[in-house]
Amino acid sequence: MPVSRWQVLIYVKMRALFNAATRSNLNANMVPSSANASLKIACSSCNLREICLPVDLSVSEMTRLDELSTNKHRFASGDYLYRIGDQFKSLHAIRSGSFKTRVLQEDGREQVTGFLMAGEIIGLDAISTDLHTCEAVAMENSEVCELPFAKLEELSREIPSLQRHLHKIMSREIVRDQGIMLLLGSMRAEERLAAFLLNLSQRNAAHGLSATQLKLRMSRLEIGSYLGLKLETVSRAFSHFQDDGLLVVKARAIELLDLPRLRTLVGKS
Amino acid sequence: MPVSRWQVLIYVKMRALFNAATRSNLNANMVPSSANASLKIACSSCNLREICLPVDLSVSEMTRLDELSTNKHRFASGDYLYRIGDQFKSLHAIRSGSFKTRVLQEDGREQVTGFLMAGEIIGLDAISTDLHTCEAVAMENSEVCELPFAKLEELSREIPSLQRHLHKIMSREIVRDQGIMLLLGSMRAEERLAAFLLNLSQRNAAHGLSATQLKLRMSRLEIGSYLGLKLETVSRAFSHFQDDGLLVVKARAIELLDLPRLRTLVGKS
DNA sequence: CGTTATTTTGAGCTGTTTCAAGCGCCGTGG
DNA sequence: CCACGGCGCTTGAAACAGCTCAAAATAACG
Repeated sequence: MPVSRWQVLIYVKMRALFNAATRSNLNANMVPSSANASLKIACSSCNLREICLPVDLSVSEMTRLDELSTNKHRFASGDYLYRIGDQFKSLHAIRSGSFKTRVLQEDGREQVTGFLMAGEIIGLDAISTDLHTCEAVAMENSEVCELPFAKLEELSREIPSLQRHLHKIMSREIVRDQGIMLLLGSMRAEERLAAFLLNLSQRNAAHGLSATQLKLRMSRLEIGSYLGLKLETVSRAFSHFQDDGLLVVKARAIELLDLPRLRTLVGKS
Repeated sequence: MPVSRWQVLIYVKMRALFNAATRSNLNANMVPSSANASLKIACSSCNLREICLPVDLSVSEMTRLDELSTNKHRFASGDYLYRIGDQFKSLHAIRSGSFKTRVLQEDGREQVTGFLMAGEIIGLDAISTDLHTCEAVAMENSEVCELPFAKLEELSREIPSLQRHLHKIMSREIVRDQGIMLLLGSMRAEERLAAFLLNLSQRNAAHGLSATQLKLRMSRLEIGSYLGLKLETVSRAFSHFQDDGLLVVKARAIELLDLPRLRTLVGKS
């Protein structure tokens, strides 16, 4: 059921207020958050350094990098990190939580283009025109490091390995998108879902979490949008997988029972 | 219109000369048929400058840029520019002709991810891992400028506007891919084809060519792969459009009769 | 604890694919 | 020169995957 933007806004505001008041830490993989405003954790001492900016920097270069990201921001579930048409100034590194990105079309059609989690860089689409071409919404209470792009470019002119890394990040996004194009263009429903789950599993593992116990942050509707399917089809595919003993579905908690068979399903040998 | 009439004329003349020159092997699995006399046209005097690298450079900067692309290569129709797994060394700017890019999966499934034409940059996927993750095949006799990436990075460290432009090119590719994801994920067959044709029309026009007379360089099978459809479906959609008076199909020569109606078809207002 | 959103499941429908046949064009060889 | 075979394209009919509509079950939440 489509909800108007105003409804969303009001909802979001209320949620934000509420969350600010209670500041409960429901989130399993949320980094210990020292209660207040802007956390002053430098890149050099960030526990996501290896995932986010795994650059081999000298001490002095690392010190320079610390200048880059001074501002950190918190977002409650449902908050927009940016909207379509917003002026582009900064990339953002997700410190904790997760976001979805979404593109829209004039006629109201929409498509979720990605689910991003901690350590990943968000906002690369906007470099092209200096305006955001998609929107990013927090899927849970989240925290991001602002990376002013002008400053990032300046730094990467001075630090070749940082420059190279920035290029790799952008290229990786292109490769990722091509993978999704392959999925959307040539796989059937259950293959898509299997590929999606395996991707989540892999990224979970990369963060030191379980490869088989997944806590989905997104609804069936959002999964469907991402995979080019209707939510009922997603639900049916889940049920079918469960009947086949591939996994166990408990609402948004998924336990993968047979990774090898899931892999054969998507054709990954 | 960014390209003047004489530029177009020269372009066309060169195309004619070039095509006459390389009328040899149609064999698909070939190495570049370059061998001889690479054309020594500098970026600064290239008629595609506005499309390919529309950077506002000083004279001295432009001179430096000319160092970048010394090698030009020719490819016959069907030649591979690169294959999956190839070592990455250079990006390529298409000087004339066109290429398709394609990703593969272990089980043999494949997906065309793009059709690229003159002025466009190809190979951005490989920066990520230093290995090509997709393959590029010439769709006609074509010519590319090699852009050694290490050199390009070096130059872009020295010339901020070039750096920014490189970033914009990569970002534009990300935006393009997101558009295709929207298409594949949420449009029906005829909408996809209409979007595809409008995109071709627009790019044709940007090159000073007709917005309504399209000469398709790709087969129905390739269009289908790109759009996530079977070739029969593409063919049927063409026929249906023709019956509706939207266009005229003569094999690979398409004449668009009603651009506005095509646009409403894809929901672009 | 009641209300609302999300998810599951069923039944029928639709758009796309699959399978199959035929057409037109072009290069090859008789 | 024409006949031939190959390839790309079109078209039809039937099958099927995924969609739509509808309703019930379950989970989330104030």
